[in-house]
Amino acid sequence: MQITRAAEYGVLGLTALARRPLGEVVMIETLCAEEDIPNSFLGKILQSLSKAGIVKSARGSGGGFSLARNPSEVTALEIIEAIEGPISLQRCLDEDLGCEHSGGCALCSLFAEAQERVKEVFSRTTLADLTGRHIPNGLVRQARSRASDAHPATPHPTPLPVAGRIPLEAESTR
Amino acid sequence: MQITRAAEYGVLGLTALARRPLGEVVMIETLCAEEDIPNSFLGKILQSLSKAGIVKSARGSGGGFSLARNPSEVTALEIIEAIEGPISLQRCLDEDLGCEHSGGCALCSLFAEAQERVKEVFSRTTLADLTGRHIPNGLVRQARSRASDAHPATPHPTPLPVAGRIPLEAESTR
DNA sequence: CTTTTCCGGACCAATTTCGTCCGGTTCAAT
DNA sequence: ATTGAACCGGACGAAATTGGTCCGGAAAAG
Repeated sequence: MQITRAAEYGVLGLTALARRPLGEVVMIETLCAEEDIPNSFLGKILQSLSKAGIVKSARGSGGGFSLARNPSEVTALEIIEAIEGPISLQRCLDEDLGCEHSGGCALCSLFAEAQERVKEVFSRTTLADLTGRHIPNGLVRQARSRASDAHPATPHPTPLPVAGRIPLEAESTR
Repeated sequence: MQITRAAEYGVLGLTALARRPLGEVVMIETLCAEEDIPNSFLGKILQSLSKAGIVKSARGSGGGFSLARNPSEVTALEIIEAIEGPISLQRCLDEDLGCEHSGGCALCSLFAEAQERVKEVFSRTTLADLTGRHIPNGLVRQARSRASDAHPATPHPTPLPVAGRIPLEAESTR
């Protein structure tokens, strides 16, 4: 009854992408560093997202991934289903298999309703929403180590950006 | 993102129990036959339900399981959590583990909402509701074979009980 | 004391999850 | 043209989970 890590990482990776200007091309490695995701795994996940048209890939040097659409037009449901396939809380609800019970099935009716609710939440939440709420672990750590480089004596009060936008490398360093 | 068979079988087994007068003691084997559940597996599942106080067990000859409470006072959520442990759509939401992200986490907020919806559906649905909706495969098959025993020439129009109560062995045979 | 039935732990096979790895392809820059 | 950077995609594999089975034991009834 849990989402897979793949879907989890997919969402996180996309928020990292969405934090940037639309269309900016970013390497897998950079995204992984920001969100604490195993490197080669995110590669696989982004392939699925690319096939689903959520992300565009560019090969060769200077290549990487970029968002294919505006973050406010990508729903969590799309992301998750692109990675895991259609959501189905129970066997009965598998679209092509169907329920093996003859007349009525206690499980079908119960899980169908729950599944609808879940899909409703997921389809109402956009990547923009998610990005707004999210503070990536990786970026926070990076900021912290940069800060302690600057004032090596300061032990605790390293001030972290806590709300709103998080400064990217380009702006925050020097 | 799917419920386990254990939980599935647990719900089905309980509907079989709930179809009978409250307190009636039924053997595992009978329940399995009615709902098409592997025999020894349901044993395991019923142990959990017994520990959770949903079902009472009686050992020895004439023993078996009986519902501990009125079907309308047992929720689907109780049943499922008795078998699978607390529902958690995502790691962040594991009660004791918690979320490893520092400030805000896109995943927490998303899945917390979805999870609440699911739990709401499950806790609003009672065993009585489920039993009312359900027509067990096993019983239908049993009825069919009994009927074709009686009229071996009748190929198709074997009339099956389709809605409402389903006659149990005791009443339907002879 | 024998039979019946659940208890509960050990065990096992299959599947899924969570990745890694590597050769191939594409693209840019030299 | 060559080189290096980066994704593509399939194969591979270890670990965890799922979906059960099995068996010796305990308890209850006759």
